[in-house]
Amino acid sequence: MRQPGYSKTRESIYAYIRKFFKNRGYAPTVRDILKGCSISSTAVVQHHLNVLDREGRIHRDPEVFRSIRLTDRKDTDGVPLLGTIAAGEPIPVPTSDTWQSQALETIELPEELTQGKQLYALRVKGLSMVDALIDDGDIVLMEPVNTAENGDMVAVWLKNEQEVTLKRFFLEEGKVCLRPANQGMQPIYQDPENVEVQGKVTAVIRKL
Amino acid sequence: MRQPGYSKTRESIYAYIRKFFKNRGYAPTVRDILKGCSISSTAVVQHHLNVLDREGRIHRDPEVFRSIRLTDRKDTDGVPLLGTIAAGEPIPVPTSDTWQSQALETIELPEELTQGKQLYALRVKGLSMVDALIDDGDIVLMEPVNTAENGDMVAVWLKNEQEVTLKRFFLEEGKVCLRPANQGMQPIYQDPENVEVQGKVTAVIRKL
DNA sequence: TTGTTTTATGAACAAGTGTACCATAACAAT
DNA sequence: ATTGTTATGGTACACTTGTTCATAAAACAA
Repeated sequence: MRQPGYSKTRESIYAYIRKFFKNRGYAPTVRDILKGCSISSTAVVQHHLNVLDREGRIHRDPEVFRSIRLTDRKDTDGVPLLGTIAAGEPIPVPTSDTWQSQALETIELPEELTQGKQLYALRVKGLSMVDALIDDGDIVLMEPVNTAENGDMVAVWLKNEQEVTLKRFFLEEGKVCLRPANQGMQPIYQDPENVEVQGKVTAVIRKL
Repeated sequence: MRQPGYSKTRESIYAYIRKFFKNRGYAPTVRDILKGCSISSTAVVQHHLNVLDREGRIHRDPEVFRSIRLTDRKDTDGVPLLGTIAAGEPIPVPTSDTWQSQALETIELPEELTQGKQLYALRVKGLSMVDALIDDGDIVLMEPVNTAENGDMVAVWLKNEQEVTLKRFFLEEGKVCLRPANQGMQPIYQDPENVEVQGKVTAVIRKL
């Protein structure tokens, strides 16, 4: 009853590696696995590790001790919380390369949310953005861009009104149309001269 | 100009360890650090690693190769996405111990959001919860509880109306008061008999 | 049966690696 | 100046560890 590509010993080795990572935080050695799986020869472990590597379930650097990595292990990025965003105030836009040092705190987020981009986070102050379905205390993830494409949710600074707002951005016949996320509400039409895109909202996080 | 507790060499070692982890996915050895930081003796590295360990910035297992771990490295929990939540349908409440297997997909979230609890996630379908500032497509993180405390944002099943809704829960003089998160909207008063708490919302995530 | 592939065994080598020991230097406090 | 603490250098030991090799058993297909 031998299935192609399946081996009980191999699965126990894989399980042991996962367990070892969870318990100790780093990779086991060939001999750790040998003891942990009651195998009598390092060559057996070696062989199965080669197969697991070929299958893509683990990665290994040749001749490097404890270099096993699990391929499905997702990493997190640290996103700096740079300040608050409120109706009457311009948002803190990161300028230099020294973001991290200005951070009030750092939020660890999975790459699934950051997509590897260099983002920053702002805490929303006040209820001025309920139109965008954003509550007081919410955290918005911002991508630092100066331009926007149609449909993007952006933070814009309205020069004349001297205020910042979160809206969906559309360019229509030379006019900028800012639509609230709440579709029951009316869009605002603005002259492009009055609109300064400060950043693009990539995610909203609300902790309760 | 020597500050207590500060050493340029030590900081360069710490930075190198971070870099090494980012590039290779596992810890450097004493001699990796030696070369990477242009230090001429392993004893120097050893000494600074001891200090970093004592300071709590790294952890090490004695006599184990490549056992350095960064202490600020936060882990993630896999939260199963169990289905959708919509106005007219009861939400899928996990019953048995076999959540994970029923998951459509798994979302990796930092412990900061899950707080180590066994949560599940639902994707919001439709615009029926804009009152709670929740948009179509949002993901809500649910804690499986049958009771609620005043102020909790809960998913409740209204038996007579045959619908589920997300509201803030308050018990007032024998009546259940369900308040929309959007404070401009009117609360709903219900007989406790008609209200079935299905779960507590612990977070909302919106990807754009 | 025969042949092929996978898995297992035992041993050994060479290099990697944490640690200990001793000596020296830099700096602060007394 | 003296003393104590911390940082640095150089070296060597003993153990860990990935790898290889020859051999054999087991599983599977023809």
